[in-house]
Amino acid sequence: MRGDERLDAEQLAAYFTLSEVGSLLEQAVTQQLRDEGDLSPIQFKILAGLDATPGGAQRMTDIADRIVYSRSGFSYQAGQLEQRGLIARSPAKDDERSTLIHLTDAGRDLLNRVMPEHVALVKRLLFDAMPPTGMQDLQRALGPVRDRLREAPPRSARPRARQVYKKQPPEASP
Amino acid sequence: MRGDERLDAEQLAAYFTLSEVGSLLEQAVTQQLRDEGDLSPIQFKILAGLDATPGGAQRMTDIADRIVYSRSGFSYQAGQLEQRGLIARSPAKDDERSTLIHLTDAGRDLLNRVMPEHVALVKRLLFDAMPPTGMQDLQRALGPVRDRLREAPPRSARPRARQVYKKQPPEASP
DNA sequence: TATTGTTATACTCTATAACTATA
DNA sequence: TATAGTTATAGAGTATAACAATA
Repeated sequence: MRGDERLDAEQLAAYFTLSEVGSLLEQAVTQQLRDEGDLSPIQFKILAGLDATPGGAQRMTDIADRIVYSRSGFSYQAGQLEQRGLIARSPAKDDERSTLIHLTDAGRDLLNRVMPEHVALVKRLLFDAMPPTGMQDLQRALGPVRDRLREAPPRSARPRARQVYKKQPPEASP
Repeated sequence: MRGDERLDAEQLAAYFTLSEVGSLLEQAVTQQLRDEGDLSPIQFKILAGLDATPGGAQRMTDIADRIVYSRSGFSYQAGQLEQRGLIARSPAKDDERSTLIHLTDAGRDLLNRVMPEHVALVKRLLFDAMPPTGMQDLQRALGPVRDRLREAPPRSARPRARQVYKKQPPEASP
């Protein structure tokens, strides 16, 4: 056990500030997305990510990995969004196992309606209270952290449990 | 509609950095707390908050408000923690409607076991990658934001739906 | 044999509304 | 009448493990 694995008072204060701002911001954003578009933060992320995709379509697995999500969880969310007509699925040509996801017009409309309010909220809560140097301060402090965190990717889909031999019927041992 | 409710490129970048660091950090912390102590982040917050309480005990509602939580949700979590023997409830003397919560020895033990690893993880993921000025940068940028966010408290328990007249039996209208 | 996506299942968490007891 | 806490209920979200289809 190393002896330097503690936080000094200054670090602790910075950590608490970061946590608290993160929580409060997330809470406000969550509620707004729910109110304005009936979207969970994850659904919003999925839609926004698709919108930002040049080609417009992405593989299920790639999205799940990007937003750090289990495959089944993403399947569920994709189902929800598809039911509401916000996204559509199409088979990938080069690999018939894959499914591509893209925004529908309705999905883009919803995003276009929700996004300005989202941005305005972030501006009001985050940037209007921030000193002029805040953006640079944040980038200087957290940019390297982000890069480091990306290096050790907390794989959404952990190496999938490999195909197991055969289903072992859960009966009492003979 | 005002025209200045947008984010410039620098703000957008800072926002994305903040979001991403927040998510990745939260994800790592969540997993560690689960692995090391079988605690959700909220349960950890409750325990840590109780530990930091001078008197050692707090009212249910006050805790729920502090961590931004519905009363029923907090009741559920308190039940979970009580079942595991990590907290205990006792009646408040001055107001017999209130219930006080305090850590048990087992709860303090668990916290003492989990906390060093939590701190070490934060140190490793957040501070070891941060430049020397990072702590001050963070405080300068986010301190005012935190203060502002606290001012407009996103009340956990929204004004409770006031006692409604009488239960309206949900039968078909006559 | 490995990978992509789906599904069944089981579980955790959450909020709403109604309820009891106390103020 | 209002407040503190509980509970029933119902629903959303999540992960695991198994599955079919394809590589």
